[in-house]
This record gives sequence, C-alpha cells and structure tokens, in this order.
Amino acid sequence: MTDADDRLWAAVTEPGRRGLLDVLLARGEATPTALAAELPFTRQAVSKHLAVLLGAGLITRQREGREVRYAVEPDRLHDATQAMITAANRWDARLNAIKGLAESLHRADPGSEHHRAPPPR
Amino acid sequence: MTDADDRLWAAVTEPGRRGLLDVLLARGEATPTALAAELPFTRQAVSKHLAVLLGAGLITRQREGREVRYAVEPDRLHDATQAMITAANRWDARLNAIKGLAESLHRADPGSEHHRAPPPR
DNA sequence: CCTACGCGCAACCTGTAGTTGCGCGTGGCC
DNA sequence: GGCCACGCGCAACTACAGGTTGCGCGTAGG
Repeated sequence: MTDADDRLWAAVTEPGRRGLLDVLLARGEATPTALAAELPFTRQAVSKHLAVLLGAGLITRQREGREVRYAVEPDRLHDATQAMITAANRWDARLNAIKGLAESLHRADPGSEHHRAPPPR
Repeated sequence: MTDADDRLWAAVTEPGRRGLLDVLLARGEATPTALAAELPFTRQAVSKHLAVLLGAGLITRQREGREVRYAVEPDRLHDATQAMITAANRWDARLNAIKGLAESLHRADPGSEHHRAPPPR
C-alpha cells in the first residue's frame, strides 16, 4: 500500500471525517456552516476536516461570492471505498482460513485448547 | 450506528492497529515482542494497541508461562470487516447517484457548472 | 455607507499514540 | 536452591491531531 493510499485511508476512516462525508454525500455539495449545522462540532472544526479532505483530493472547493461550496469528487472517493473493501475482504479471507484451521484442530484433538499445562497459580 | 459499533470501527481503522492486525492475521496468534519485531514501533506501543483490541473483543489473551499469546477472534473481527464493507458500499451508492446526476445536468445544460455568475475577483 | 453574514487565521485545551525507564514474575542454568 | 535472563505490564513524559473560542477580513444587501 503506497504512501498516498495511506493518506487516503486516514482521511476517510477518521471518525469525525466519516460523519462529515456522510452528510456531504447526502447533499452532494454544501457550505461549511450548513455542514456544521448537522454535525456535533463547530464550523471551524468542519473547516479543518474539509481542508484535510481537500488535500487528499476527495472534495473540491469553489468560492461563490461570500460562500464556499465544497463538493465530493466521485472518482477519487470511489478509489477510497474500493481500498476499504479490498482491505476488508483480505482480512476476511485470512479470517476464514484461521477459523477453518482452528476447527480442524479442534476435531483432531478436542482437548488441545490450552496448548501445554496452564498452571492456575 | 450504535456506540459499540463506533468503538469497533475506531479500533480497526486506526492506522497503527490496522498494521498490527495485518501481522496478527498473518500469524493467527503471536506474542507482543514477536509482533513488535515486525512493526515500526516498540513492544509497549504494541501492548497498548493489543489492550484496545482486547477491550473491543477483537482478540483474546492467554498466558503461557512467562509469555502471553494474543489470538484473533474471527467472528468479532468479521463483524468489523462487514461494517467497513457496508459503509463503503453505502458511500459508493451515493457516489454513483451524484455522478449520474452531474452527468445528466451536464447534458441538459453544458454551461451550468458555475451556478450563478462567478466573479473572478 | 453601514450592517450583517460567511469564512479563514491564530491561540489555546485535551486526548491519544508513541517513547523511555523501571519493577515483577517466570524459565532455564549452575 | 539460588541466580541470571527474558518477557511482560505499569508509570511518567513527549508529540501531535482533533476540537474549541476569539478575532479580523471580505462580500452581500439595504
């Protein structure tokens, strides 16, 4: 996993940003104040997060008079979602392998959960 | 999304923990020192992360003499991966809707990307 | 022109990730 | 049995990122 991908991952998985993206995706585009109105933190905090997302190329910024409209960048954000799904699936594959192995061991020797002798004290 | 799910999400998505889980999944089970040997941070940092994962129910802890073996809890971790995939898919659905909408608008009126009159200065 | 609003910048606070240092218990060796 | 070595957890400290408040600038609108 490259360096840019790491930044992408960190940008979308951070809890605050995740909620922010939820709202922004529901609207397609919005201003910082509008976003802050639906989120549990202040406009400035929102603005910081938007700066991070902007730096990661996940959203676009466009001035319109005294307002600023932020909009999602579908292609780039799609890359992020795919990265998440890929990672999750890779983990799941490992998980199934481990689970299957544990079960087969259990069948072979049901008493071997504690590998040696576990002295209670 | 519930409170426990939030803790689950935070536990797995944190960058340090993500790398740790990668190694732990590759081995199935391991001791803190063994994990620290393959990770970019110290044994104590690993130990802290393991404590968090343990608190989230994602791994199990078992003393074996003077060592401690941590092992992944397949079912619980599977829940986490599913949560990630679900979130990613939900975003992707929104994304496609937005992208489709933008394209249809573009077809209807190719010059309407700037909604009103954008004064350059 | 003057007011109101939206925004960004800067200073500050707080929690968490990461480090180093130390003490305790267990295993192996003589 | 006694001693050293190793693995581990606890505690104190530092560094950084998320979040807040306060302020100043520019633009919109009467």
